[in-house]
Amino acid sequence: MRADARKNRDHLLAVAGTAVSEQGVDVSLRDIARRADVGLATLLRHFPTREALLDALLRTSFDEMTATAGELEASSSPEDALVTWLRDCVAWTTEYRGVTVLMAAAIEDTGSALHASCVTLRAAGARLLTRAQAVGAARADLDGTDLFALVAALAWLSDQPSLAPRADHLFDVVTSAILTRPVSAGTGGAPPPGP
Amino acid sequence: MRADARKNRDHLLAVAGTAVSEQGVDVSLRDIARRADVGLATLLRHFPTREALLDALLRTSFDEMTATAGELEASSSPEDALVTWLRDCVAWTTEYRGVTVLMAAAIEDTGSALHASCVTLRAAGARLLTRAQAVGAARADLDGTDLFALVAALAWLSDQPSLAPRADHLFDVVTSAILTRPVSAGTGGAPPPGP
DNA sequence: CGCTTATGTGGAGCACTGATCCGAATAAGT
DNA sequence: ACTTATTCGGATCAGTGCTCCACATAAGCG
Repeated sequence: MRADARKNRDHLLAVAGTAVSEQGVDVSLRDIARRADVGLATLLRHFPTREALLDALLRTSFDEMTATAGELEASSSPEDALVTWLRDCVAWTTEYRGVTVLMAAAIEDTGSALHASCVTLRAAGARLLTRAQAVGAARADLDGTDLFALVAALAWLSDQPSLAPRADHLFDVVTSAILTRPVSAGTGGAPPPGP
Repeated sequence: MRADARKNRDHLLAVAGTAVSEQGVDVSLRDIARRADVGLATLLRHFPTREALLDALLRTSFDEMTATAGELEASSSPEDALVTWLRDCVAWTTEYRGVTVLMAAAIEDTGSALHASCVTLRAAGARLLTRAQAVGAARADLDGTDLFALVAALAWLSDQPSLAPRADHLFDVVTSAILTRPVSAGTGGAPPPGP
């Protein structure tokens, strides 16, 4: 790749990052190009579609979430690992408004640029879920898709300005449905008092 | 209102109804006008914005949901009334793809045409919730907004083609989090076997 | 260093969107 | 039958994502 092309690509990606976190994934591509002092056609050459741009933008974060799942699997109890990871996933999506809809669409559209990342993410969650189910900490009638759907739904909730204020609370509510034992809210250290 | 205007209005509403249930709330207004053999300007006179059109289209359904809540309050146990109504709400939204996003936006936008209907709907749900809480059948730490948010999230799930297959199951999962006692799935008649 | 060529660029244009204007058509009232 | 107030809809505008192609330019070579 030519040096000027590389520079433009990197610059566009940086500008797109701030634009998306400011205005959400539906931000005008023309605006991004304008803010990067570049023609619209140039943006669309490097990223032929909005999805391709978002893929380049989100891939790193996707990989981080997957990696985090692996670390939690090694370092925490099955229950804590699952809950912590779910919370991280929901928190992450709030950085890019509207990304949940894209993810939900991409996970079954094998042609989508985001498809592979979504599938990997779902698999990472499924592993944490299975581990929790093995020790009886999570409902047995859930699978990876269910978990993916619940995270997406909670993330969507956080995306809606009118519902976001209750999102944290509703996260706890939904989590209590996933887990088979009552979860200690917050830092999760204190053992429950005896009966 | 002049007779021809009334006729056009009714016809447009009917065409819009089928168009929206076929293609979702983002259907092109031009398409609706075309299918109604009417100029785009005519559609936009009767319904100056897409929201106004959807308001006219959905108001009846909104009122029905509110009325249903009242009937259930009189005829069923607090627990059954709540669950049945929630199920009805989610089922209803599937008829109009994308309506949940509009509702979530309208409930805090007092200027929106749909605002009043959304608030009424939330209040109806809140009454059913309070009644269930009074007999200890529902979690005490939920309010009307929480219920509205959970219904919206479940409806949103049903809207996503990739997640819809699990929507019914996830409805049960979320419901189990709202209720304090295990709910008997399905028709809800059989008592649980003794330990 | 100068030239050639392969590559990258971006303005002009396409089809589409929701929305607005205003001259023409038409129903209602006398 | 005529007047008038209302309604209609084609033309138009600014916006969108996207494509084409003449032009500028960086890279490679004599």
